Amino acid sequence: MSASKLKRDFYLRNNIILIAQELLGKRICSCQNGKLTSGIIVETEAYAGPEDRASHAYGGKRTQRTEVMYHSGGIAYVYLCYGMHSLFNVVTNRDGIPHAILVRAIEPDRGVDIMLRRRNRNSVSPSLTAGPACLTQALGITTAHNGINLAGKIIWIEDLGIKLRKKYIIAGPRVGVSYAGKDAALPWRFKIRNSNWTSKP
DNA sequence: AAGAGGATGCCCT
DNA sequence: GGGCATCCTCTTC
Repeated sequence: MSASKLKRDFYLRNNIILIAQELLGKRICSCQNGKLTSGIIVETEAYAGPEDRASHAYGGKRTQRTEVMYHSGGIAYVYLCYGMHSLFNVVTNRDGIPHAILVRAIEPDRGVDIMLRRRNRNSVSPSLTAGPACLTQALGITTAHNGINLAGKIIWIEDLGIKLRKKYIIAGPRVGVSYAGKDAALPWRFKIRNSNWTSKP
């Protein structure tokens, strides 16, 4: 099978919903201190910039934290949640339009032993990488990676040459965004149907 | 300068 | 299935 690193053009498109779906089945790779870990993306959520009340950038809110979302697509937005969890997002679109896609779950691929150690586990189960904070810990991603270029050699995403058909994608409401009013009901959470590696709720 | 709350996961029954 | 850990970010005084 042929794996090719996604190029900048992939992220620069002005269609966050499409990109969030296309990320399913892609492989996210992380190389930290020479240790390679990777997983197949099985769950994502779209956060569509200024119009989306669930987005950190709702209403064009621009702070030190959200600054990265306003850069051109193809970089990572990693922020801290509940004071202890690093959550990994892919920034999309062009300069000035703050779109970001949260990666919520992956299926472990390479470097499983390293992931087990990072997660303090001794056996492989969905809890190893199901959940946005779980997968970042497994991949060794922290807020230190905020703003990093996804075309580089530390964190990147690969196309495995597999086209996932629409019928294998489940769309539903996003997790933990009840404060977002009517935007809370938007079906912008995407999962691969029948995957055992998605997060629960 | 201070306080409230958050795109959660763990560890226990 | 439920309580708790734990600290940064933003808003407001």
